[in-house]
Amino acid sequence: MKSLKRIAKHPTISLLNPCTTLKEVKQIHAQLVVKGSLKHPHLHGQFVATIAINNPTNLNYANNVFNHHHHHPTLFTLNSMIRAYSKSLTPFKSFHFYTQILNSNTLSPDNYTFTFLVRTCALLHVHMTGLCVHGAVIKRGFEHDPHVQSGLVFMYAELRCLSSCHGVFEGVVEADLVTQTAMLHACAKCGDVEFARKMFDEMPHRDHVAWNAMITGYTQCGRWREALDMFHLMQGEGVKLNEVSMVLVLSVCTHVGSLDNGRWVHAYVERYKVRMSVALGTTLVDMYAKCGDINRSMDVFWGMKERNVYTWSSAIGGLAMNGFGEESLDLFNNMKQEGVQPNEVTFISVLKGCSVVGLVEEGQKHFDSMRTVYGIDPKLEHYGLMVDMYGRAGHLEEALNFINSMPMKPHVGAWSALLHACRVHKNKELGELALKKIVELEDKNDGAYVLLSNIYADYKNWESVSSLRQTMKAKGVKKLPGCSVIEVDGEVHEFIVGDKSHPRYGEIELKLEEISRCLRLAGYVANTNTVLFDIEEEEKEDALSKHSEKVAIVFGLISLKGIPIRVVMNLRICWDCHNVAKMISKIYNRKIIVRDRNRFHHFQDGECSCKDYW
DNA sequence: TTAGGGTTAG
Repeated sequence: MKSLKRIAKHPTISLLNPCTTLKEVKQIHAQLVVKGSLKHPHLHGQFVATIAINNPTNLNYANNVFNHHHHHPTLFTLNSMIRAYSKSLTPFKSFHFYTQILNSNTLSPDNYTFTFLVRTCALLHVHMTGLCVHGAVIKRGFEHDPHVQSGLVFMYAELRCLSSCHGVFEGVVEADLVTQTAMLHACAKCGDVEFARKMFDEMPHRDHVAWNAMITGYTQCGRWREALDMFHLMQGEGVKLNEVSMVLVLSVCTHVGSLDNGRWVHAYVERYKVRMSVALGTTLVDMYAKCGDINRSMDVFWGMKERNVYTWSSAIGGLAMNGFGEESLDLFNNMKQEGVQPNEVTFISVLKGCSVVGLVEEGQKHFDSMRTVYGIDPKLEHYGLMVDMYGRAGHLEEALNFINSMPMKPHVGAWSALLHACRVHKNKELGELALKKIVELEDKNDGAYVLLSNIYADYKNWESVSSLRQTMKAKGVKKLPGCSVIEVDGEVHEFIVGDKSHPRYGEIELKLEEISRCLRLAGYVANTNTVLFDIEEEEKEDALSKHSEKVAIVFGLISLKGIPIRVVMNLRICWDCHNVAKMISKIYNRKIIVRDRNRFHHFQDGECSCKDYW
């Protein structure tokens, strides 16, 4: 009869946790050696597995401990090493331990071995090897194990082989909940979220993991509304909400800019003591930063017990996005001091930080360090940010030279950054060149035409504006309609340019008229140049006053009392709306925070945090 | 003592 007594973790080994430093690991190791505990295969395995799984940076040390044993490693130890490496930066090393199992006279791989090994294949995107491992699974009779099945489905989903996922799934007469969940997740990941939902609806039993997988499906294709609806349904059905559910719903709040809902989730996490994992903390940092509450974001950041590269990158990027360039670079220094290795995403945040405050030399230094210090090859995004940085600082020739020296073909992003700089620094010739390049790459890029037309309008070159408009018409280029979102009492209100269907539109119009009178008295003249492109002459000023961001701000003005007006929009804020927002912030003494496609604008006392460069 | 769902950019 099996012993009912569960074997507890060795008290010394249980001192290890994800925050344990290498120095502390070594101290614990010394104690275990002195006590002779590591001579026991069971405890040796427990120690190796705990170090390896807890913290990937200690994986080498775990490997050293693994190699120093007085006996043959157990299957548990080998499986744990496969598991740890499958999640590491060098997943292929998992196979080293798999080979040891195969070469052993006494061991053979089990269901755990394959569950971890197929994940390695998934992360490595190795199709042939994956097929071989699948073969071994069948040969050894583990194809009916729900966890192995779910791993296989995960692997084929990563390899974007939905038909193979179906193959695994259909081979199962009565699929386990675990496999069903993997399958619906795979469908969503491969772009068939409808089928995933159908599977979800047909599942006889659904646990919290299945619900989370379905919500993930919606978030991955940007169907935020449905993701949020799913979350509410989940809550209504009394399904357990864990930290993964919280991460998911927070990421929805982040994307739609819903600070109220995000705050509600944070309060829920604290009230119900939901486990504060690194991912959950990071999502909170990101949510507050992207919803414009950078102080709260940094409070959460500094309050976290453990931070990983995601956490640091989010905070650095959050500061940069909110216009705090110097602070973001200070934080990057802290990150390095703490020994956290930056990755390519971190450098996107760092370069943004340099760009928003015009620190060109520092930006160049960081860009160069990517390759020389960290061995990271800059990607297109990094080159685009460098062009943006030179452009903002007014170094247009340098920006152009930088584009021309790129080791890969410059992308639309690089040329668009240059075009934007041309608009700000009023360089017509270079702007024309940038548009030409953009159109060569993407002939229906509406943003580029609009920017160039604005440059012509600045020069009052109406002939060119009109000719550009003809070209656009002929090519069928359509302007993406502006859309702004504002949250009032937890409810999200959406305004699309030209749409008057909001129930309080009448009040908004009245307020707009009042504001126009105030602004005229304050000496404000609408900058109608920018809209020449969109509409007929006589409608100019009217249309300008109906831009979605302005309507949303005015709605905020009439419906929110004493709190900042926060607006999230899908395009870059237009020059006129930017000016009006500055004036409203002064005349009505209101703080206005606008998140546009690129960055935040904090308006206060007639000034904007972007210092009129965006 | 090991297993399915989650976080940064674009």
